[in-house]
Amino acid sequence: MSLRIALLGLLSSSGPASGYDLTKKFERSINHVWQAGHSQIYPELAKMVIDGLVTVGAEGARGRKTYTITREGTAEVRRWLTERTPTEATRSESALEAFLLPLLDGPEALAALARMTSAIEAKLKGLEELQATHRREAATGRTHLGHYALNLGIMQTKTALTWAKETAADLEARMPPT
Amino acid sequence: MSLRIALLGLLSSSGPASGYDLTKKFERSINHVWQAGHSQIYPELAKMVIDGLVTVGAEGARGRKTYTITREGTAEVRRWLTERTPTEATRSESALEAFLLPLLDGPEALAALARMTSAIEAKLKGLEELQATHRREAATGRTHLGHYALNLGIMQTKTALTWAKETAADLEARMPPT
DNA sequence: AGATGACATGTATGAACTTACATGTCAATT
DNA sequence: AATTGACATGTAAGTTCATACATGTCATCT
Repeated sequence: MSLRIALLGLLSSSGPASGYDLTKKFERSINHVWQAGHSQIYPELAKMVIDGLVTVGAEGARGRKTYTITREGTAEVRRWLTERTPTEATRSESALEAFLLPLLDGPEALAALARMTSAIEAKLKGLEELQATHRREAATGRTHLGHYALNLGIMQTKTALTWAKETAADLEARMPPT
Repeated sequence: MSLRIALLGLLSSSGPASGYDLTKKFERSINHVWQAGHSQIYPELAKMVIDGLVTVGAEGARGRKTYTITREGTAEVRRWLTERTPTEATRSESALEAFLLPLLDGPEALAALARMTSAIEAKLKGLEELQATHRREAATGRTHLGHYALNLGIMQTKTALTWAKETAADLEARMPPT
């Protein structure tokens, strides 16, 4: 369901596109929030045609197929956004790692935290680059989906960094003095 | 893989338990970070027996089966925690909603944000109650997994709340004055 | 004695997801 | 002329996950 909504959102905001285009757009925009590869996207588009949410144009060069959102499709995203009861369920491998951290003893836990910190920093860097791109494109007049989600992502990632720092300090405080 | 690690973590920190016990423990502890119901847990335990990560004792009353972690199993969680390259991939429906928010016009977006805010507040309340329980149990001497993950969860949830507030303010500022 | 509800374990079905396999076009470089 | 790499679409196999179905035990309350 979510994949379908994400695709409709992209088609709605940036107009007709091929499965290939959408796969790329996914990577460059929604990716930090939802992941999907072409092997998931192509079949989903086919189903969406059957369900009348998008239409597919004639094959272009290299077998390219262009999908256009229908009125039905537009209604579907709007319905999802306005009528769905939001759920706050999260599933995060790094949070699981945080959960299990007490299984390790002090030095090991610190090492694990250090590795987590690197990963978080890498993510933050990626998000900030994405944001820079967004701003550049916003200056040229194009509207953008994902502006708010980027803010959220950056805020969340910074929070994770703060947590890692505080947790490391806590672990050090509990370790026997050398 | 993650489910398996989570189960091993629980077995490692609180000793032998049945599938039923583990299902309950999941609900009350790991749940805010990783979700699994009994229909996923029972088959996974069976596979873990085959793989030598846990052993199963004789059936007790009401067909109860008690699982105990093996040396292999302990090694497996530790390996996961210390050797895995942490990935920061997240998949969140509410972040997707944030992503698509610009598809709605001002008033609708504000309404959607209000609904999101309620959901976030509910989650925060749940986490804080969990934390209170944890503290009570910590006072009675039992050690706990998940202390750090709870901190992280609470911090993340508060950040989400801040984001919602800021985003609402931003939307209001962009709306034509009434 | 019967009902209720917590205890306890499973299976089945279908959707969603990941990873790998498979095929072919077109443009630019070597 | 051959190779490389981006463009472009698909399928297959296996795993994970959610929801529902299915069964039976034991203690307590009425």
